[in-house]
Amino acid sequence: MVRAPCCEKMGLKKGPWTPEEDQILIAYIQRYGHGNWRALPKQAGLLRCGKSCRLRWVNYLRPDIKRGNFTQEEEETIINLHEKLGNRWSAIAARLPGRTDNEIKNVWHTHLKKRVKPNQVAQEAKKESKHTPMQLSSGFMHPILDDPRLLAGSPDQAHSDFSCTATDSSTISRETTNNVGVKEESFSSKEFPVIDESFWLETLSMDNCVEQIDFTGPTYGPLGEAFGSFGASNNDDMDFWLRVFVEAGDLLALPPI
DNA sequence: AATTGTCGCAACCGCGAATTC
DNA sequence: CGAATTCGCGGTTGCGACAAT
Repeated sequence: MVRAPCCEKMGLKKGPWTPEEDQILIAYIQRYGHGNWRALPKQAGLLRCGKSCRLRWVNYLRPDIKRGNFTQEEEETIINLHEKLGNRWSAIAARLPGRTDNEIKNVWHTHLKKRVKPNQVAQEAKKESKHTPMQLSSGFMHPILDDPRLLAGSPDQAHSDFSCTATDSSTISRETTNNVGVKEESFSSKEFPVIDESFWLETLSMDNCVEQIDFTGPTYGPLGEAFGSFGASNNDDMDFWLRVFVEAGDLLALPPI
């Protein structure tokens, strides 16, 4: 087997995704689907590798993703499934509608593992402490096993209401129509990127800026509402995306097409 | 108020599996 | 049938936010 070259290609962007990149990816997949991840970024005009695009879509942008804290039931399900399946996160995620394998993996490592295997976790912390003495005290002084947030939910919830600058509403609710049975819920700021209003004003108010994509349905949530609220119109060529990039100041390093 | 430590999460990396040629 | 390519998974890391001192 030969490993496919991917992100090592020079010129491809790494690191956190910008709202502009998110929007481009969403719009492209909405329109064309994601048959070929490797070709997608090139066709969509993204300076990312296909792998990065896939990850972003699967873990963050997919419309059926349910965000926010895990419920007690979900946590118990994860613990039970992990007992049966081990670290097969994708298999576990398949049984938790709206949750991604990455998210489940994270919640396992940060919360559940310590709850299920407190002794093992403590021993591992002790082992590591031989190399990093500072972590010894922290590991034993503040075991997450005792963290009341595990039972009561994170206090972060209290101040995480989604404030949408584009629609001027303090909290947005939705009722999904997808097949995963997600109930009506409030979005937190973590669920969708809070996009700088100036970006949308500058980018989306452009003539012919958005193709005939319905961003107002449940598919895109508040992000889509914000996007759609500016009105969509027709334009099929790449000029739009070129202009998006130029407007966003991201395309300066691109060679001419 | 400043510094240090901890936590949580998004994203990257490397590998094997699956698919295509 | 084997090589090449793409996909998907699991482990790991980097960094921002927040808490503690």
